[in-house]
Amino acid sequence: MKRLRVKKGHILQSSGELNSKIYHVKSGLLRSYAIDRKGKEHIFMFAPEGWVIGDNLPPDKPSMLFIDALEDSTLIVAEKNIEKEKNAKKLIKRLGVLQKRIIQLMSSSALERYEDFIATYPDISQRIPQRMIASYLGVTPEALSKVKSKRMAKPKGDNS
Amino acid sequence: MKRLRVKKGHILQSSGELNSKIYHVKSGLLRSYAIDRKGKEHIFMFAPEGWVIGDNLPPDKPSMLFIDALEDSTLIVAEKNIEKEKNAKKLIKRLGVLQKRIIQLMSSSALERYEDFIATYPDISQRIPQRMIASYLGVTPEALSKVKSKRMAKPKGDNS
DNA sequence: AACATCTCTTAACCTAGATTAATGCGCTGC
DNA sequence: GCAGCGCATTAATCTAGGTTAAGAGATGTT
Repeated sequence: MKRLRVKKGHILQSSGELNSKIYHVKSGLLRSYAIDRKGKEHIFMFAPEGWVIGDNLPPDKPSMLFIDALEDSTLIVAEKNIEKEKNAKKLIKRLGVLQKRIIQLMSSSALERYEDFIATYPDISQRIPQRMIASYLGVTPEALSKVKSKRMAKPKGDNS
Repeated sequence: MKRLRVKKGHILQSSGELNSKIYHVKSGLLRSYAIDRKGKEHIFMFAPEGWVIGDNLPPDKPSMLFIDALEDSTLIVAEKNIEKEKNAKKLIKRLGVLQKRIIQLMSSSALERYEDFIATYPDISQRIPQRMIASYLGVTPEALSKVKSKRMAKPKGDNS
């Protein structure tokens, strides 16, 4: 349960590792992502100040995710076991977020998912490159570009 | 925390409801699903004997999911609060499942997702209509048909 | 039996998004 | 400065999967 400062770009955890921790972000920005067998990156989540990030697996399973810093960040590192038994409330909340994401991936278009992303994380979108938003949404950067220009055409709320 | 018997087709919970419970399946088969604004159904999960099913939201949030019985089933019904504080281990396991599903939706083809489904739930696939597998995979029944005939062409493991 | 109602499959066509490629930035480092 | 690189955008083409439609079995109901 120690404090840790990391520089932008620092990799905190790699896929396949067993000693996976939980990172509480005090300042900065982390992300977790998977790399598929074609080498393509898929961002699983972002964690700005106040968020907690880690793979969501039991402590004995090897991690499926990479975690790295998108900005210089200050973190609290915790063992999984400690956090685990503590507050089920947060776990359930997290389940809800994932659930929503699954349903959205099955039912919404790239445009709809983008709109929702902007609404949910209005500030984060300013802090990361477009291609990472695309990766989070599950589309290519090119497709996101198209979506955005389509959005310009009939602007509902700008967020430029 | 009472026992309950339901007939095939019985709806246990609807989207928007607040009094959502957790259902432990003793025998039979339940499913949870969302309906998008086009009226299309998206199966979120199946729960055969031994599984637990519910929406994955805090007790104060209205449910996003419908839950109904695909077979005559016997259940134990629990309030969320009770189960909640009890075993975080199961919650984390569930998070892992959802996480895998999200990554798969972003990175795998319908064929790959189907293969994985068959491998993960070899028995369930015999008990439900194809269109529900399609709905779970996030594709149309027609697309699943195509995928299956493609699979026949180069059989790796049959599962007919 | 006869009818309606599902389910599955096949086929023709159509779109959202992937792929590939080219261009034009704004960085950083020499 | 300028070379190099990552990033964003646009455009042309391709493809997985969606849509629509039709037919063949099943299953169920009167």
